[in-house]
Amino acid sequence: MRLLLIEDEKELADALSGALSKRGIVTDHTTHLADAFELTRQNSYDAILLDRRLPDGEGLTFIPMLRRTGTDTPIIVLTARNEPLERVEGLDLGADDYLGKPFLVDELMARLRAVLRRPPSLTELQISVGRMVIDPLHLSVTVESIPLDLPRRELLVLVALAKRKDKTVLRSTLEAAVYNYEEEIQSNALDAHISRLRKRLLDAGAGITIHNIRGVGYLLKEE
Amino acid sequence: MRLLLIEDEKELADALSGALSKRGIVTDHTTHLADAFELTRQNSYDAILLDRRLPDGEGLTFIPMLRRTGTDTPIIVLTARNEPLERVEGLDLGADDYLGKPFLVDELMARLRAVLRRPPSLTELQISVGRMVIDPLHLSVTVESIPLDLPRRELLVLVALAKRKDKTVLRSTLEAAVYNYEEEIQSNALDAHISRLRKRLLDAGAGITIHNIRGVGYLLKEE
DNA sequence: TCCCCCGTAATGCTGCCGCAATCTTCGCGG
DNA sequence: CCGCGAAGATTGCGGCAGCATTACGGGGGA
Repeated sequence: MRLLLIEDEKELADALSGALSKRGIVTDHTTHLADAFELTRQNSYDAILLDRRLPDGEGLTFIPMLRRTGTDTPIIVLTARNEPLERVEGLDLGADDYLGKPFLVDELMARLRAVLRRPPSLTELQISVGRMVIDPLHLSVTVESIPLDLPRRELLVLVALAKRKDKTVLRSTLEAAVYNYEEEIQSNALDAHISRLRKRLLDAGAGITIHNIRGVGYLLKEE
Repeated sequence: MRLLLIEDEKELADALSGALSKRGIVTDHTTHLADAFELTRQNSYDAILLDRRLPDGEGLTFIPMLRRTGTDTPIIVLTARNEPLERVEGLDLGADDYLGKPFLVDELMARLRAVLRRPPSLTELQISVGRMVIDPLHLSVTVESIPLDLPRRELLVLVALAKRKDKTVLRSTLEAAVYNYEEEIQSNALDAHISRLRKRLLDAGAGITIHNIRGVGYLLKEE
């Protein structure tokens, strides 16, 4: 899952990015609305976290701006104050939810799940492949009801493949699912993850194989 | 899919061509508007990537020039600066989208998909033939929901034929779909691809046949 | 401090793909 | 109806790009 965080308090932003990263969420961060707009044009996010007070204006103005482009990416508004009036304001403008600072990361996670669960969401709640069940929102994986814990990056690769099971996933798509654009990789890190993931899946008897399509990408299917 | 890239920075152009090639996109490249115009007369492109600053003039002038000939090929403008004003400028002249440099190739891919998705587009999102379903944008092929992985060049041939199923596709069109004009071929490489593709389709029970029209080209139809 | 994740790079291997040789099919003219 | 030439079909081969695997070491968390 990939989020855009629009927030000018650097400390909060860093802490949040770190916490989300541990939960398997890739976060792009910006402090200005102008950049944010550009980023939404360039990437496809699962959700947007939007602060209200920003250096170049009131965050809420961003919402109609974005909606006008036809994007319906869920937006969760972050605000220091927590009054009902402000909440209505945001929601009227097309925000999907609202979170008062300070907040627990787990509360944010819960709201994220709630927001992503709404149709039309491409995010399925459960994906069944082979003997595995994958929950892309909670990032949990079980083999015949026995939980399997995978390293974070391998997990992200697996989820990205599972979401499009039986279909080719371009190499570049996988890279985007695992890294944000500050983390450059210049080696075969992705290949290595795939290799290690394969091994783990085999050991766990997951009933899944990952195939390579030479020059195109990878594909996950039941064996 | 075939693109025309009009861009004078050689490094960027080469890198981009390479990256697109890995995503199954054939790119023709030129640095001058004059050549570009000629190329659009000779070839049919799915989209055009247009830089603004070019040795022989402002790139935007190309847009009305092209539109006047009745071509509605989508144009994506590449620009170093990223200001709203410039965006409007381009869009008013008939560009379909714009992209600020530097950009990620995946941003470009997303925009391409968006632009090609707009009606009236010849590029269908899903093509059904025989027992196959082909997704030309994600480059995935399934036979009765079972994924079929094809080598890149065979895949490109198949997509080109499927896009015009039941109609003859000129040999030269197929060559253009698989090779850019820097990759010369002097043998019957295309014939070889067709042959191997046929074999694979047969083995997979795709319910498709590829016929030859002697001296003209090939034709794909359900059996 | 220990452990494990994860990026890096070296190594070996797979199979794509261009090429060309050989065989087959097609269409035309006599 | 037959023969001939051109176009296409098929297949083996070799080079090489892309991928798989694994060992190593830095670094961060418990």
